[in-house]
Amino acid sequence: MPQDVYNKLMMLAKRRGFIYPSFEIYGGVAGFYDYGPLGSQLKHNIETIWRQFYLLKDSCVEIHTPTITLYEVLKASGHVEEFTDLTVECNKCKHAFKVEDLVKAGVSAEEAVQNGDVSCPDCGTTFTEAHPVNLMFSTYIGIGTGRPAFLRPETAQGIFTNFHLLYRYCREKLPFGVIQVGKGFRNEISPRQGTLRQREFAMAEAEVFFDPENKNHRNFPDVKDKILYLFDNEKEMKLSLKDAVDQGVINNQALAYYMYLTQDFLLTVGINPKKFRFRKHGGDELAHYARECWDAELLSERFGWVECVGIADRSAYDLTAHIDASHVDMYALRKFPTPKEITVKKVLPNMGKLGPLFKRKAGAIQKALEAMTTVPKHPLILTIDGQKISVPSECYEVVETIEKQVGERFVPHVIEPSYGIDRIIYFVLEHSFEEIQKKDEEYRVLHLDPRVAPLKVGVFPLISDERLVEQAMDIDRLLRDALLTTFYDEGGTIGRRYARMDEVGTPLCVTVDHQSLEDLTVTVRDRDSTEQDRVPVDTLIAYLKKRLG
RNA sequence: GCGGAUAUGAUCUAGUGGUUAUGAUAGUGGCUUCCCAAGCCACUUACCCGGGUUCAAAUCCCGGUAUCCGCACCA
Repeated sequence: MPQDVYNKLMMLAKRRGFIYPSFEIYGGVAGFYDYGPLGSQLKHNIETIWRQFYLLKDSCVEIHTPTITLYEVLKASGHVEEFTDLTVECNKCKHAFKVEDLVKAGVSAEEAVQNGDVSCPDCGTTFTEAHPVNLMFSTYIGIGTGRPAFLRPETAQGIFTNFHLLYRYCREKLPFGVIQVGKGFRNEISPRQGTLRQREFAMAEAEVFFDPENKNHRNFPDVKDKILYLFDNEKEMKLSLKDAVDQGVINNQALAYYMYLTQDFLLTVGINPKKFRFRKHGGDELAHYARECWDAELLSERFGWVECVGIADRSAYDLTAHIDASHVDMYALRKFPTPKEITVKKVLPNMGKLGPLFKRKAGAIQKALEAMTTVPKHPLILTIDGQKISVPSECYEVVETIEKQVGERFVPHVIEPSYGIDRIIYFVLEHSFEEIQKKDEEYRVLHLDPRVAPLKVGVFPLISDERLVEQAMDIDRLLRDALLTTFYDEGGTIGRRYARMDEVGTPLCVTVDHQSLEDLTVTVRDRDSTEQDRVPVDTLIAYLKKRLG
């Protein structure tokens, strides 16, 4: 089989300590990968830049919530329902199927099984028992009568369940954004595509809360003329943010702004602009919670266009769901320019009369009366528990009060940029990978941006002469004290050591040679051009930091 | 999950029932004192797992696992 970029890259990644298949000594498990020493640093650098974008360029705040998530949270959010498939298992041949796949379109899966209409396509045995299978990892908190829980399929719910606290933290002003960087878990039926579909994966999400009547963004004017790379499933187009919003291609400023932030981020960490686009979701592929969604897609030589970031308008879906389920006040307040005074008529129940008259039903009647928004007619007939009850007028009185309203309550809308970090890491590697022929040999270079490169500077003595070694080690120490991640290497020929650094994407190499002993200068070699500068040691740190950006 | 293919050191690979399991690359130590994977010497590392057939299995058969290619799934 000819080796494609994916194969070559994954071999390099394993050999050089970026990515390893997990549990390999026990045969490995699909959908799990370890990050080695260099992969961990690369991931760390990418996440650090991501935080700079969301905490500094934008003004989000960061939180951390548990990966183990209570059943009730995901029940309320719709994940328990939407994530479940009814499945059957054949007792005879042990094959498992989704019932949906075995019945005709439009037929209820549950009914079909109950009626004995579903049989095994492999051996013909009729299925009598179906059980729901959820694509989330489930567990219990505590033992015995522990509370059911799942490993979270997204970090977002941890933000939604804290909304009321965060709203207060942000001084009860919209919009505000909250980020979380962490792990998510999905028990994929059959993960393929290597590291692109993992069962445990790193994600970085932002939930930005807006007043639904104003989805403008404060930074929008600064970037309105920047160009977005868009694809509407038919043609690719380049539009400025302003034009995209004005023409209705993108629904609102907030979506457009976070799309630009995403584009800027991806290009900063080293994604090839020619292998990047935004694609709008069609109505049939929208998630259960989403209203409009744009994916940032990256082009892989093997896998084609792959979704790496989703930017969704989740509207009020999640907060509404949690308000309904938990009854916690997660409303925001839209203040009026000046408070309004409204005369309202209220029905005040007279419990002294109601109690003796209706006994047990008095409580329900009290609630019904208090909930009334119009002045009751005589005689007042209420329907309590399906029973019509006539309430005499002495049981309540109608009072007129003046209520002061400072604003109106509403459920905020949320714009969610959600990043698959592992996918981005893969693409940063694939897009920076280059293989060239050098003297009949394949020579591999990772053109990583200096900001994401796990190692910044290689430090070598030209030869293993004691005096050169000593000076090289001193320089290595000097650079580390200046917070530069270095790699000291004195093994093998100088060419081999340069090659090793090129293969892991180290942007610069410092070499100590005989001249260095005389005039305290070193050579600095550039990864991409292989050109060398001779630099005095006393200005080396400033020189390197400038070159590294 | 279905169908097909594949599985030998870190990587690529030879090996068609009996080998001390082939070679190369990489790695490590040394020599060389050298600016782009040079050379020389030495060394480390492998038959995916479990059953079966056979006097004898890396090799044949069955099952599992993983990977790859289609299909399905991918909130």
